[in-house]
Amino acid sequence: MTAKASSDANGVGAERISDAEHAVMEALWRKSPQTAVEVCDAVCKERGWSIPTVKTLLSRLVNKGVLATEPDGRRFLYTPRIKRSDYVGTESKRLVERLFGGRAAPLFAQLAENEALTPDDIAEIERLLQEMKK
Amino acid sequence: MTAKASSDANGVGAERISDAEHAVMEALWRKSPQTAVEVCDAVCKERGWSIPTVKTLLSRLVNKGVLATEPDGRRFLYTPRIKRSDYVGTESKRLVERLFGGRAAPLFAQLAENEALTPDDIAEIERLLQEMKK
DNA sequence: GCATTCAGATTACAAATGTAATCGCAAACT
DNA sequence: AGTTTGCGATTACATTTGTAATCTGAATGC
Repeated sequence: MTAKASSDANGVGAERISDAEHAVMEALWRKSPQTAVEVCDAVCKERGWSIPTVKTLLSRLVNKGVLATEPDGRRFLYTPRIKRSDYVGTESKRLVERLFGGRAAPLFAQLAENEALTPDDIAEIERLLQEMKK
Repeated sequence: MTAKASSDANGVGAERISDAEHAVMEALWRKSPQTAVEVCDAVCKERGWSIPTVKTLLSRLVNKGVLATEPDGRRFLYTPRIKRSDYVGTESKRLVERLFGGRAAPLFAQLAENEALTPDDIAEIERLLQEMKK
């Protein structure tokens, strides 16, 4: 076998995570490890899924190398192998790349123009800016 | 027929645009109208595509209602029916929604932490903030 | 010990996506 | 006018994604 899946130059987690898969990841980032059933409890209601669906998604995520499994009696416990902050960072950067030529300022401008910035956001961002200047 | 595709409550352009399709849109946002061949000239090299691929993507985009066509002799001229700024706005909001619970500040923090903010970005953002406070 | 149950594994299947090749037809050339 | 050619339209086909149903084998309950 050609030493394929589950890792790359950047370490674990280069495989793309789909939207449905992402929901599962969120549940596990919130709390882990969890069993398939627990994950379902966390997401099935909201997404209108049944357990088989969750199991499929868990398998795919394991194949993609972004979830680790640990046997616990007859079932498995699933744990993320990538940090949410890394995922979020990659996705954010990808968007900025695709839509704003890699510059973050235009994204900010866009959000501003869109009223997507609450006064709280603005205050917080100002605080972060001050923070950075030190 | 059930008065289906090509528009929704928000007006034109609710259909999701895929990655490949997005490259085509970018070319047309940069300059329009353009023929299929011109679009190909603009993107085929970089993406390693051949003309048929571009034509497929153009068709799909027309079906999705995000491109308008206008006959020009024997061929078509393609023009975006949605503004890039709208698309960008929607996509940005979607990301902020998915990854940051709708709050823009954490996105900003994320970018900051990731060194994804150049000094220019920072300066620009500060300027925008001042701007907004007036 | 044997039936039931409950896990993960395997298979399913339609829609979307990436990436074309082919078809059919009208315009252009000769 | 007949032939070529250059277009959009139609068809193709593998992969990924969404959403499951079924299978298989081990643990559990009698």
